[in-house]
Amino acid sequence: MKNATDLFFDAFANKNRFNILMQLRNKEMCAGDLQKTLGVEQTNLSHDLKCLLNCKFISVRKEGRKRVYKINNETNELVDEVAKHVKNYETYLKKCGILKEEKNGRI
Amino acid sequence: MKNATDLFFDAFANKNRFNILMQLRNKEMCAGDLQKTLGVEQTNLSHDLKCLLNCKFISVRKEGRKRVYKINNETNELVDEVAKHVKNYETYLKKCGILKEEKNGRI
DNA sequence: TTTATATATGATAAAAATTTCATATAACGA
DNA sequence: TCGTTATATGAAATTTTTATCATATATAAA
Repeated sequence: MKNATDLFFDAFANKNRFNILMQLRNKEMCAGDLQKTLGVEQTNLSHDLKCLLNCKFISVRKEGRKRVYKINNETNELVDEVAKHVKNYETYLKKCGILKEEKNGRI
Repeated sequence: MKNATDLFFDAFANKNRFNILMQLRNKEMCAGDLQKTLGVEQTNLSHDLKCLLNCKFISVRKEGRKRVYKINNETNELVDEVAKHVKNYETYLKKCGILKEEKNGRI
């Protein structure tokens, strides 16, 4: 059985899911808007939103036939910390050479 | 070409590499001791240490025929933040259901 | 200067993650 | 209640990541 750290990174460090968390920083959005902004498949987005909901990184409320998603404060802060670290180490990350070169990419 | 966030998570969210960073929190260790403590293959450990070095998450100094590794302060702090978040969300992560069930696991 | 220990490298094999596909459900408006 | 929009589900296919293997280098001790 996986431990909590494994599960955490599976949820949080996933390209599409982290992109969602980045979008939701400091603002709420419905699934349709996330889809347009991120340019992802509807079905993938839905899978990913469910995962983030299950982990309680985000919450949701209904508004007509739309679902409006919101990131929680602690997760918002952690996303900020990570973004800061990425910025500080960007130069070295790009020169690493061991990390793979191709992938669809986060925003 | 991958962006910095992709590269960051490739380096940081990797099971073996994060285990190394956890071990190096607040203490220096040589490769051999990391190997014993983590119970990993020598060759995998070496690949992972090189990656962490390239990204400047850790540094190294020679001591006889050993290499002694040290985590940097910023990365140490980020590891702490993540560990805290994992602890806070552990219950939900384990009930997620979407995240995969089997893997070798972080420590 | 040979042997043993400590660590590194690169290619391929194995395992795991992500995407796609086919389809389902839920809410609203005509 | 029928069609349309918005979102969800599960399984299979594809892609990516991680582990293994064979071997190399570097330092020190005998």
